[in-house]
Amino acid sequence: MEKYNFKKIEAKWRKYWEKNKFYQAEDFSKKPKYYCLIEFPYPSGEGLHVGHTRSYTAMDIIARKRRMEGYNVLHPIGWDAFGLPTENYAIKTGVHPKIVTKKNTDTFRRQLKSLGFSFDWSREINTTDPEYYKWTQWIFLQFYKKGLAYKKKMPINWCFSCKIGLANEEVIDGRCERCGGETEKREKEQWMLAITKYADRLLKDLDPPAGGLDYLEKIKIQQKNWIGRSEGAVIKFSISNPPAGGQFSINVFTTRLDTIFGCTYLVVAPEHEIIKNLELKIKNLGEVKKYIDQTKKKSDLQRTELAKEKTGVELKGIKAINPFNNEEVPIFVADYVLASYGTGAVMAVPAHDERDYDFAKKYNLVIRESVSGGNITKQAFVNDGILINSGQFDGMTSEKAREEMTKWLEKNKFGKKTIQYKLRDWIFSRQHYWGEPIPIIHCNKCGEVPVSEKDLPVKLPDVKKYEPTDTGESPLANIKNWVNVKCPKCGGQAKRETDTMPNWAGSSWYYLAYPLSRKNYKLQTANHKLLKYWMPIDWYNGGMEHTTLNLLYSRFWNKFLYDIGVVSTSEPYKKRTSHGMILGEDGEKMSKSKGNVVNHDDVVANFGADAFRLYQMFMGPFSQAIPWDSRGIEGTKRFLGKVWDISQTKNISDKINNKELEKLLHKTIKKVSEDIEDMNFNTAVSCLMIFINKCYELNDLPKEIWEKFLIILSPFAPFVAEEIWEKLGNKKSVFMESWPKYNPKLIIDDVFEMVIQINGKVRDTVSVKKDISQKEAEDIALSREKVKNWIKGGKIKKTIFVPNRLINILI
RNA sequence: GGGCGAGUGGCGGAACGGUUUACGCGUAGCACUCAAAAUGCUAUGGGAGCAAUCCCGUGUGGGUUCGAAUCCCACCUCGCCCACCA
Repeated sequence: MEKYNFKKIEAKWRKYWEKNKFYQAEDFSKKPKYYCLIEFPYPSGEGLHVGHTRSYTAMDIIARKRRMEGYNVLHPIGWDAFGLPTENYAIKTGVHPKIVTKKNTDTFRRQLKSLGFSFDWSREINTTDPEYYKWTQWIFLQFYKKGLAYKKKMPINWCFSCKIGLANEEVIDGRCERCGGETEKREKEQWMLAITKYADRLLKDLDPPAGGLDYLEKIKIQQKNWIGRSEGAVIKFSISNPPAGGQFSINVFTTRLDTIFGCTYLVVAPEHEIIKNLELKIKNLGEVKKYIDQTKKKSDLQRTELAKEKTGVELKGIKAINPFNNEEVPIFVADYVLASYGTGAVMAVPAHDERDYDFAKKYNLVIRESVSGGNITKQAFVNDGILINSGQFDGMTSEKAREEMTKWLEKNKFGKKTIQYKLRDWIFSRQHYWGEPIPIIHCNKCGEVPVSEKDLPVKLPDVKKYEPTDTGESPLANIKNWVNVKCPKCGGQAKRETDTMPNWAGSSWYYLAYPLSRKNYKLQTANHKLLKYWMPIDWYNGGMEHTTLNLLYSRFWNKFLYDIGVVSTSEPYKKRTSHGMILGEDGEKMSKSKGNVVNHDDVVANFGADAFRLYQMFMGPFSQAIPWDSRGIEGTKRFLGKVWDISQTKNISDKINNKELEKLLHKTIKKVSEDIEDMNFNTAVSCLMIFINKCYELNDLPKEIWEKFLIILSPFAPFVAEEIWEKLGNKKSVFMESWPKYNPKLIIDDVFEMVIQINGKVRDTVSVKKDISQKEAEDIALSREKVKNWIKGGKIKKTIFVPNRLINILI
């Protein structure tokens, strides 16, 4: 008997699939298309992470099943290769990022191939390929043309030790992601993308009636919270004693207009323009300026730590008028009010807002109740209630009052109904080398000039040094012969933009690049029909951590490209699911420093790709985080060994019949088919195991049953399934077979284990015919010795009968 | 502070109103072997008992129900994401 030699088997089929271009998707095939997508990896120096491969295995199983169901499946792969770690490595070693990327992608490719994923390698993409980022830049220019890419002074996170500006996502707990040093907010001109212009559609299209996407509910919820829509009103508070000849006011945004009679002061953010505009009127300007300076100096870390303790200073000498009651209220500046949300100013209602309550207590300010229902001597009452102390609005419910007060506001032109979003525009500039250059030229005469589309791509220049400059500009700023160019408009001296794009740029449209990858990615009309054929993506799986990053960004880009007529669907993804993280064996997040990283090559060498794939599916619920267990994989290897032994030692023939096994097969087909669709891979594997345990007991197996089993096993363990399939004498690959259907008639049992309960406790079980009546069940139950013993002395009050399940006798 | 999710054997987990612990790991005993590994067979929640059998068990405390791991209420613990969003 030949032993299960996974090394030999896996090498053989790997070669076979590659040589026969097995998994290439056909453009415009007559079969129905199915586009399934995984998040393409960032090719880091550490090699493939098991976190990647668990979700890749899952999608690979789905892709393989779909092919067998008759679909023309696009299951592509590529590299999201721009990014900081590669640049940092280049800074350290002096090796060009291009070379590092090449080396890393080679490793990743080899590792992915070793695991037998059915990717269409003919469509491999790489975001750092100039032919690719040409189109990333082209999309940027379209944003620019429509006014959705613009420059703005923005506070960025400045890392003192790296001398570099960091994006928000590069700052963890106020510290620099790469060196762990403290960061501070600094103002810098940044390129922005106006994602907020799409906030409303990004929100509405999630659900009917406007849209309706098949995303996991928690993903929708997270996107909704991130977009953070809130309805309210903007109210204009005039300054009561403006400088002669001027008229000044402060606009505040509130969702609780009903509490406005409880407003006892205003608070503005330190950056608010009113401070500059009324400098001459502010009597304690020195104190105010000092406070503002202190706030600026606060690092992100300090701000986070001090979040609870509120500070502020009154702007003495100016007051504002509440339009509802013409009352004069003092104005404070405080950094708990954010410049970037709403109008950068709030009306403070200490009686009905916790933050205002804290602040008012600390500075001894008036707390006036205007909504009844709480006890404001103890704490702020933040719920809705009945209005009091509110003039003509007294007695109304909060809800009614908001309506009426908004009407009053609009009629008297003191403000209007407004919708606010938490979502901010996307800071699109990075001061790094290893990213797509932003295709803009700055000319002294003409100002900002976009690079002409025919001059794309703006290629990254080859350099020796990648360190950031002392000024915080991108390393590109040091490369004189690249920076200095002629202005495309006037021909005069001009400079290139030296900021590059964030690594989210290339991944915001990569799903469009796969269909086009054989045509140089050309996004224009000539290729429209390719996108029309393949889009939208039918199933996209990825990590929860990308819900508000890649997932939201790419929905935004797709919508924009839809608006300008490049793509044919306004949403890129029909369905989105997510996977749980794989933790280290110690239950901690896997990281090199903790030394708990699982090495793919070792696992494949010791257990084989099939066992590895199977274990990743079997280890636990797909959507949940789960620690790696190096012993667990022994079990799936043992299982494959059993499958192999059965194929080698049992008498498998089409002359054999086995009704019982046939029934089990059909149950298994049903369960595996359904579990794959629901991503319950762990239970799918367990029922494959149950089937094999049964086969192992037998000496003779019907060939047809065994073959069907191999087909449903094949997406999980493609190598061993192919090998056994071939050994059975089949000439064509197992993946050319169609997915088996179960026969509903065959899975019905004709007997069942009836549970007999007495007073709700299980006292006996008995195997009986299916579909017996209550009367029959009672008779059977009462004839049992055990039951008789329990009933002895008691009287039967009632029996509860659940057909085909149990009978409960109450005495 | 807010949002999402999870607490079941020694461990990963099944079950998601109806026999708690499917499947796998681990452990113990047995078989094969000179021996080991591999493999196979048997057992394996806790307690009492020679046994049949009984009692107790799904984070804690209540509730609904003939019946609750599952539904409802309150609480505790853990994980992830967001966080002064007016």
